[in-house]
Amino acid sequence: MDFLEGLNPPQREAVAYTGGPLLILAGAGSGKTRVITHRIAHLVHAHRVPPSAIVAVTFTNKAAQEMRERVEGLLGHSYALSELVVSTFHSFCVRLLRRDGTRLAELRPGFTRSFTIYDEDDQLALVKAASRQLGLDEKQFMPYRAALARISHAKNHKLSPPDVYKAAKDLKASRLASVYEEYEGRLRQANALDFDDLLLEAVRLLQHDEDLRRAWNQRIAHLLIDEYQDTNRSQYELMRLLSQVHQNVCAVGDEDQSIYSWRGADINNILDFEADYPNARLIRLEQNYRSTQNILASAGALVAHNRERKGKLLWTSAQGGAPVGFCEAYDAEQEALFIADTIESVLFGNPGDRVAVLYRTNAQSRQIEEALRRYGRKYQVIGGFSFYQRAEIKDILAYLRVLVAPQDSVNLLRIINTPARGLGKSAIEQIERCAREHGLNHWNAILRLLDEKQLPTRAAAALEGFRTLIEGLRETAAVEPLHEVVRAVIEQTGYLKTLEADQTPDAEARQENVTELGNAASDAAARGEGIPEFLDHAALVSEADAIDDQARVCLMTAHNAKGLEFPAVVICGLEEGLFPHSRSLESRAAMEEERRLCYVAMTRAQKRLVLTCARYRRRYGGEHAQASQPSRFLSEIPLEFTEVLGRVAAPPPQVDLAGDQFLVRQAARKNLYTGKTYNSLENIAEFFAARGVATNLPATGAPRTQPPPPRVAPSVRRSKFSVGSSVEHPRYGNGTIVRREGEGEDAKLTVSFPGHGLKKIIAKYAGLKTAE
DNA sequence: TGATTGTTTGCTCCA
DNA sequence: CAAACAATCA
Repeated sequence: MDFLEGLNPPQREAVAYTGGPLLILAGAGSGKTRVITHRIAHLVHAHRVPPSAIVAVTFTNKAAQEMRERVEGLLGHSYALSELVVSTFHSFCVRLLRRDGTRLAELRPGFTRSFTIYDEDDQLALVKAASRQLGLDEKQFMPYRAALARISHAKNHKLSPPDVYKAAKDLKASRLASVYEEYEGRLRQANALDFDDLLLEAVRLLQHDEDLRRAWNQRIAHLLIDEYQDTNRSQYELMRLLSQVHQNVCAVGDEDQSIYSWRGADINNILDFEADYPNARLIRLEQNYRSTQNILASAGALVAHNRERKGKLLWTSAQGGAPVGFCEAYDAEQEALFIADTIESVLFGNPGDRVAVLYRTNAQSRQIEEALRRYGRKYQVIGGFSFYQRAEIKDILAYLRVLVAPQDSVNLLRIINTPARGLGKSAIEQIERCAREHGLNHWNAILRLLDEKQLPTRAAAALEGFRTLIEGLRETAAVEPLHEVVRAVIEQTGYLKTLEADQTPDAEARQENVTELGNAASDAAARGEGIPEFLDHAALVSEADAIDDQARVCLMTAHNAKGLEFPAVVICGLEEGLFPHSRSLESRAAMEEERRLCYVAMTRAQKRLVLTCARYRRRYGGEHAQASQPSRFLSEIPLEFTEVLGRVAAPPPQVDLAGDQFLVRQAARKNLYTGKTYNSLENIAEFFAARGVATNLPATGAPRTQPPPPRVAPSVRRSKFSVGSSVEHPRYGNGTIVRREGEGEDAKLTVSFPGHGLKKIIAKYAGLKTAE
């Protein structure tokens, strides 16, 4: 086996180099994953490095799993690859803290290895509670979200609450310091770590526990870090702490794809790598194997407008390709219809291809989903409301957390009256007060209140019932497997009963979600997981982990598209204030990051790239749409690489689709659609005809010259050349009509001929016949 | 208490 | 537009 074969010269050098620190500047589509996997395989096979001595860090769990599989595919089963560590930074840190974190208690009083992980919702609840305790509400203080962002920022810059207090210039900042202090105190009392802590405390543990540090440094002969441009301060320190002995760090990244500075990522980590490791070797991968020349040149021209970069020139041996398409639609709805249309054309021509629709904000997905539903086109939405963020899922998980860790106050307060059991505001206030006065966590405060018997009888009975419930479940949890515990929680708490009794429209969907969680628990139990593992998994899954490789159409944010590739990509909402986002207009650094994000999005495309924007867009679903300007990024792409697919000046006819939109929304919420589906093109025609709109919506978004169709539905005219029917062409053979403009013999038809692509045809001139 | 209704406010991006 | 909050009534 030779893992250097089939690589280009710089790739080969990157795989083979073993002379110390190595920085691989890997442009988009330059075979980065291939290099990393081959490098691991080469180290194991040619250099006899034991798999247990290699640690590779990636950005998502899915990427980690794929990388492991590819290495296994290269090496087969003759090596102990299960000892190879491939994971995300966060997973790595959680495992470190759970296994070897005991001594962190010396730095963080009350810490135990069975700590809880708080996600953003939990953090927000904590900020809220802390603010309220200090008598600060959102209006006189600042929005809780903003406060949380500033606390997180302080933490990541290693500023303690007193530091923040000292640096405070105004009342707001000093108030923030006290909220921060209270927030940290509550975290410790609950033995909880937030996402920042997972990394920060792993760093502190390694700094503090010399034996542990030494053990890891002896073990790790090679450390590989993917997406290095998006590492933050803590991740950088982890890298340094873990590579002290062997110094074999291989960092792979691309400064043009740094898009997570708002999460603390420091682009200087990659820009300064050579300063950090003076003996570092630098290898550039500049040959792109993914995209056509037009796509690559467009993206390259765009990102060339940035100043903060090392600068590189990607090239490809592929020539030309389709020009980058562009469409300016009238409004977001027309934009969505154009996108749906584009997707149909792509998939008619190449049914096996996959298409991604990328947008800047999750809120943009809704209208695109509606358009795709109208076309009966199945799609997968990545991100937005994830499964594990849903209230009912978080409720059940909160029960599990409390069973494992009674001191977890945020989750305890979440479930104490969910479902309602007579413990209202006043009862909870009493518990809060008792906890604060006696320095107890909330669970112990409950026990104390029950002992003292000073509660009103009704509250006392309710609270007693809650205690019995939790203690009973805790006994179940001690002996039963995971899925049985989940089942017990759902039933004994009355959660399922409450949902069944609920008459609101989404109660059914929530029931299904709860059932689904039960299934997930069964799967996890089958893998041998207990409650703690299940909870960690739930806390650490990422949106990108859910991507289905089989899905033909994927909708996601540009951020989520990082590391992926698709034959065809549509980037939408390219308007000033949306992409680039309004919050980035002020600062040059932020604007450059927006541009990098757009660059990332564009370079996902292999063969076809289409960019769209809307002339008018409404915000907050308000009555009036606001005019918007095309994104500056569009003007930064040279015209020679592009073609205009459509431009719209006039408003389209109004269609009342409220009823269907409701169904679609419900479907979107559940991510599945159980109502009537419009799967065939025939049905689409009926669907629109019934509403008085022609099926031939201007795919190009061209201005409508005919008067708008009447509101009252005309009887459906069955022309022999209707959309969806099969036709026979003298030269191209059999095809399917995708679109029809006009009536009868004069109709202008767009027909998809397998092997020949889409053709625009006038029936009577082309000698078109109906097939069959 | 808790369910129902009314009102307000916010939409980055994510592990 | 829709979640989250406040206010009101049963």
